Amino acid sequence: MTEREGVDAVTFSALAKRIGVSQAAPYRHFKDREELLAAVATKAFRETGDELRQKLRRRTKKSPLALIAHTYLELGLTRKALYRLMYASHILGRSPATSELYRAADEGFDLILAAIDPALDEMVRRRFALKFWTSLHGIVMLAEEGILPPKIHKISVKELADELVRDTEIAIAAASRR
Amino acid sequence: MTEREGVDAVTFSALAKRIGVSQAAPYRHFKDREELLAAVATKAFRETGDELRQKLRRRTKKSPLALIAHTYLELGLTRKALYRLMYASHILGRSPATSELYRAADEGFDLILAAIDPALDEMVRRRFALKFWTSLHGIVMLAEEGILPPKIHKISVKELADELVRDTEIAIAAASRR
DNA sequence: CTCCTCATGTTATAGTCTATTACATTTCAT
DNA sequence: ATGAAATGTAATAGACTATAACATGAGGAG
Repeated sequence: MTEREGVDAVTFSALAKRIGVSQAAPYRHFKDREELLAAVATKAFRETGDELRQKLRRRTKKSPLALIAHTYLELGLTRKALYRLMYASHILGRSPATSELYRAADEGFDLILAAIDPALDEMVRRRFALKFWTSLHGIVMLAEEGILPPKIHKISVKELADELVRDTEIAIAAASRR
Repeated sequence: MTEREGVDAVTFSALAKRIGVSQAAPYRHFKDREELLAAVATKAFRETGDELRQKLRRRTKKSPLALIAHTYLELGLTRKALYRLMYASHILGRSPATSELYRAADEGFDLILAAIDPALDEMVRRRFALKFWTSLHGIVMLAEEGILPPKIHKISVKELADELVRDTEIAIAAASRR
């Protein structure tokens, strides 16, 4: 009956036990479960952002968009429940606690935006960033869920993500040339 | 303390109350909560598929891909929790109950596949379908979550979906011409 | 027709979790 | 040093999952 997994495993009881305090103690720090989840998600966004910024600074041969795509994909595949929680604001209502979350997510978006030719019109850039983000998210989600295993078959998720990166970069280059 | 919402509202208690039986009765029909959720999701996939097939048969001026995109978008925006559940197999382990779900989801994929020029190589078609599906899913998810409200701003979700449809159709046409 | 079995339903109950309340203790600024 | 704010504890109510023990009705086999 016990042994919850995924997001369900994030409970006040579990947290309290881990910290070594009573079950009610965490309520001093988080109003309710929603706030607890929001905090976890926010932290994850922040940490992913930090990781990404670090990677981006030490310029590898990978393009920024590729770096971003691979990082999110890695996160989504290795820490499924966490990734899902990050984008699961449906669980969370609009509360002051979640505005932090939105801000953290925003920073993730900004990283994508920064990877797009700044010479382009701002609206165009945002559109590119948004398209990239939603597509990447879609890929990660479906990859994680493993829906359609037989059909995907030879099309690996990584390949799909790389294709997204390439297509996006080509489109951006084309727009820049104009 | 009560008043759950979204997926959390799908409980044996609630179901039992609605049907007018005792709380334990539904356990005769569903092994556990996982199986109950899988059944709900499966039903949703089937019904969406039916709805879509019907719409597709009575050929409107909308293209098949546009029809599909709009239908999923509509579903995602009006029945958020349900849409999410459909793609939430992370909650669900691999059980015999979920194989039904995968089959139902597969049928959804097939509808997209059917909307792509059958003259093309099968692998190419699948890739187009997969890209379309993941992107659409990403759009719906992020739309639903309302993440990035200030940044999206003038870019409406519908517009984003329409752009996806257009881009996909152009790419397919280009591939067909070759 | 009778009897057995299966499907289905009921009550009762254990265990887990959320959330609140009343009460204690620690910390720290004035 | 002391009083308020922060933090922790035990106790408890209420909701939910899941199982067990028990009841009953319907239909098929003989």
